[in-house]
Amino acid sequence: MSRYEKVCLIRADGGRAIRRILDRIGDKWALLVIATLHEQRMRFTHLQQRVPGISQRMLSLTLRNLERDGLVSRTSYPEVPPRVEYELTPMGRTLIEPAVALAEWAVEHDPDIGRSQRQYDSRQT
Amino acid sequence: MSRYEKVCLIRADGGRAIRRILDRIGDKWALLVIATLHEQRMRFTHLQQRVPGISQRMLSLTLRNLERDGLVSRTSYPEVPPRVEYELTPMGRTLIEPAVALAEWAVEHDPDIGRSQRQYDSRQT
DNA sequence: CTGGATCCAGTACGATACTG
DNA sequence: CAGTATCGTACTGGATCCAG
Repeated sequence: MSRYEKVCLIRADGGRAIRRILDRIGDKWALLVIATLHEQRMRFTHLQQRVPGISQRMLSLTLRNLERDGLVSRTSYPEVPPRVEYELTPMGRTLIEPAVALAEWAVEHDPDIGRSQRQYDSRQT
Repeated sequence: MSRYEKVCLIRADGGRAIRRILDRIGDKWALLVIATLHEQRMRFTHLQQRVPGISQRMLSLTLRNLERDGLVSRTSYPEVPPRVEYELTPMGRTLIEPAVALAEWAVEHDPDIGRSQRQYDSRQT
């Protein structure tokens, strides 16, 4: 596949496929949860501790969405007290690779973006 | 850099770097505009025609944000009627690669996600 | 032609409180 | 422990109208 054809993937179907995945990992917590879950399967509370700043509500919502998309699987054990563990599905794992590619770009260019923003803002004054 | 270290890039700085770029390309139109602009520099109206469904307002906002981030450059020609052209900056071009990686993943797994969602939803009934 | 200004609906997110 | 329910806020994106 040529580079040009690859770029067309972004625009494929009016960008609907890429939109769907961006709507998921674009939200505030999903990618962070995925990256955290990549280390190991984890219980709800442990996960909340490992993702600093996330509220119960948002962790709950995020996990439910990820489960619905088939990126995370949920296993609840019939015990008292209740124990529920979350882990990435095989498909969830494959998402790590492109996500890391984006993260590398982000970390590498973050200073440039910051500089550009400050320049832009100072010109507006 | 090991795979584990790479995954940590996502969580680096509490995920701030990846968040900044996701806040940008995660919005509804930015990535579509970038992909469209990858083909060639383009005027405002032409761009609007090439990105189906985008409103004037959103194109304008999107372009200004991208310009502020240093991903797109704006050149206005002192003519009547006014002519303004947009093109990707060198940094903007480098974003194409990880974006395409994500788009490939999205297109490849879109059917699986759709299936998973339908399954999940039918179980809730 | 290239946008800026305004109004409005939907929703993402946070804080807090409550429950099996 | 692992969530759900409720409320309030702030922001996003769309439609429309206006201006240099």
